[in-house]
Amino acid sequence: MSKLKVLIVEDEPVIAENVSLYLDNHDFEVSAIAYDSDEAFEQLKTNTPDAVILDINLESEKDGIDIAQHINQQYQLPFLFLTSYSDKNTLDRAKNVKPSGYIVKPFNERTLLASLEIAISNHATEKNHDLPKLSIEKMNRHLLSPLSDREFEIVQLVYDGMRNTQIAEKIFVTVNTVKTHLKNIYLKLDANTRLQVIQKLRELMMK
Amino acid sequence: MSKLKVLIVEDEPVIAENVSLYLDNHDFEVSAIAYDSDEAFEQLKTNTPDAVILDINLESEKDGIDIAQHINQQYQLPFLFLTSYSDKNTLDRAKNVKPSGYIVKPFNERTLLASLEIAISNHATEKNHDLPKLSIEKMNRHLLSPLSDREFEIVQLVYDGMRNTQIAEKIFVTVNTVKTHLKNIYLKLDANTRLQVIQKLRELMMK
DNA sequence: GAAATAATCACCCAACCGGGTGAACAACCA
DNA sequence: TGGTTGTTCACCCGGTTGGGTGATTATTTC
Repeated sequence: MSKLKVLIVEDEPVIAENVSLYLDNHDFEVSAIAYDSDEAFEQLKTNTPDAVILDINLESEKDGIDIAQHINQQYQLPFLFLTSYSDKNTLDRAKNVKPSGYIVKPFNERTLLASLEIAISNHATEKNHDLPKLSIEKMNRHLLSPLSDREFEIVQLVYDGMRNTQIAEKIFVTVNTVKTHLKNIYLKLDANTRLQVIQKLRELMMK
Repeated sequence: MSKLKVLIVEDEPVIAENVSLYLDNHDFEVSAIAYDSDEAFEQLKTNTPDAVILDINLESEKDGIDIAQHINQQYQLPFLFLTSYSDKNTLDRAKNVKPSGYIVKPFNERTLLASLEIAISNHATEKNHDLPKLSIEKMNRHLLSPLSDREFEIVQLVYDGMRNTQIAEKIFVTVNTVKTHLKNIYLKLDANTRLQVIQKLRELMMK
């Protein structure tokens, strides 16, 4: 199973590296980072990715929306716009190129991944491709047999990105209890942090 | 200027209250919280909102997607789905009803507001309505004349929701410096927290 | 009856975050 | 020259977060 390749088009190095880092931590491969439209076109041609993350306000000859049009015409790839809270005018142009989604800056790791996966998933459905299922409900429960029911319940919420306090509220226990369950989950899954748990789950689901 | 009314359709009280709290803190008014599809239909008819936030996995007779279809047929309102990371199957159904956006659970205040505003803005553009501009670049600089250039730069980043540490990295100073600038901005804008600053900015922009 | 498992929680700690206080230095200006 | 303004920073505090240790109680299993 090979990782999905994602092209990042972003002229702000800090953000580009940030996105890259988040993707590297999971089941994505950053095929390249393009800092302007020329690089983006080049990469699309020579190293076609599976998805593209596009800064909508690119300070180059052609901006993100121009590149998006190119993608729509030449390739059928899902793409997401990196956008800011405030640029409404640009968004007016953006909706015409039918992006698969928006990632609002600033974003966190989870938001980025979720948006990307929703985008790829939707796009694939339209194209009648099939992608590895990411639904934990679909995952064979006995793959995680060492976990108790309560632990399995919590592991799903962790996988959904919930904070310990949110989980605690949801299942009506204290945060301390959630932490203890997490501790036991870590023991059973041979992990030390929630991120490692999520990674393990994805490996299992990808079979 | 009256606030935009938002209907929340969510059967999980914790989440509903959370969304409601976030909206109350800003320029939105929660017209109602509907805990099932019947309440949602009732509210749409008797107290028509300006936008709807819909839990996609509603545990009632009709789920969020059914309600979305109803909205599309009977009203022309922007709506967003509250969705979870993992339910890919539901998302397959969701895309057919053309939601104005997705809010991935868990979400933070900023993500929620940004998504909602993008949705309303896009929807309004399509309908050729006009909405108050939210672009801070467009805002008359002299409305914030007491601010120095540096402070204005920082205020924009704060408005974009960036953390102090992120701002510090971006403008190549320490977090402490950012905090001091913020302190001075608070003095000049008669605010105590970044949220109050954002609110002031919006009031100014709404003129 | 003893041992293992499950579920609950309190407490500690290190890290981080945002806001507050105080301060240094440079530039400008009256 | 002396006051104001702008930019930079260190330090403290209170709150929250995630992970670690240890403990209690009930249920199940041998």
